[in-house]
Amino acid sequence: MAIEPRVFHLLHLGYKAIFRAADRVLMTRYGISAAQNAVLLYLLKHEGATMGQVAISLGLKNAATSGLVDRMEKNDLVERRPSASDGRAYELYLRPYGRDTVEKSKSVIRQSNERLLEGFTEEERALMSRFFETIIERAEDFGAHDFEDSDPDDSEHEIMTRGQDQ
Amino acid sequence: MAIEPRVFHLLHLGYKAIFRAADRVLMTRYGISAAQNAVLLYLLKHEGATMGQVAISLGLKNAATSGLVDRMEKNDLVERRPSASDGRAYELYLRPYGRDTVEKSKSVIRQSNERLLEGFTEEERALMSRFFETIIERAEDFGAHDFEDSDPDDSEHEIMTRGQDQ
DNA sequence: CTATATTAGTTTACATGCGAAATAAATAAC
DNA sequence: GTTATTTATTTCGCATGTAAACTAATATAG
Repeated sequence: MAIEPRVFHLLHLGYKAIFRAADRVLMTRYGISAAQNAVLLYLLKHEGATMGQVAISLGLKNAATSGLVDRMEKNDLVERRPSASDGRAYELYLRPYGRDTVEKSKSVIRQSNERLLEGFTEEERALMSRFFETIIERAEDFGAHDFEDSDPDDSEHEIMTRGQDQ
Repeated sequence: MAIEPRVFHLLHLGYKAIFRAADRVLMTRYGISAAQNAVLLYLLKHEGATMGQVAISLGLKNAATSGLVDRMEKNDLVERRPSASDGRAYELYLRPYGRDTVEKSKSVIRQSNERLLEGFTEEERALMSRFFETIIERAEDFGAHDFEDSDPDDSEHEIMTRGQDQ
């Protein structure tokens, strides 16, 4: 039972644990989700960005961004304005309430991150960054290409998705 | 601009990239999602597990597992059987089609994992495991407790959720 | 300049996941 | 032995994400 399978199972559990916790904290304290907070944070630095730019920076499809921004507009967090230079595009701006909210959430986010990473050295954090960058890059060529269709010699390989021992 | 914020942003992007890719591959080749594949893999080793056990091992809430298993029953992948020992519980069993499917998917999953982790040493993989185990544990006590409500000295702290520069 | 292709965004249908509330069986209290 | 509590699961309403089909505006070809 090598270590690899475990890594992806743990990536899955870790991701879910963290973002679920972030959702809980942000929702109880500020009434926004982690996804919405991400949009607000991005706009704080890139106000006037288009839907597409937001989608790319958050790793979303345009379709997902549409709905997300719909809900945020409904809550008076942001607003769409038609782009002057491109008749198809919309630019996004923070509404006062959105700006207030994200300003307040920032310190909680920062403290959470510090706590989560406490005890890991700079080198270790850098390795994790490299790991994520690598798998992001490699995941992209996982179209439907090239896989040997079946290997006789397996048995101990759950992996990637989830489904491990308790 | 320290490294920490980046780590969580990359965790988010990395997670999404990988599981999105896994979904694509599994769906095109075997007609199942990554979540469904995870249930199948778990049952391969723990046939007869209850809904609750599956939920725990996959890091899901029971509610999520209910729907997931509903859809899998509809596709003849698994079946619920009332537990003999506990009138509230259901045990889950693979249907022949589910067993076939997961047997076939295993080799693709294994190859994908090998490719994604290629070039990382055993020590590095072990650090990753430790990293995930640590943040999973810490994320759990993120109820709504204790946060200093605002820190004057911030500015460069997006983090955790998403929302970074392009 | 028109015809075609590409690009930005939305809509629809659906899968996945959460939280909260409901149900029902098992356990604990007394 | 009845009452109270805990436990296993489902149902509901909602947020989020995907893929596919669509609209409208821009860009490219000829």
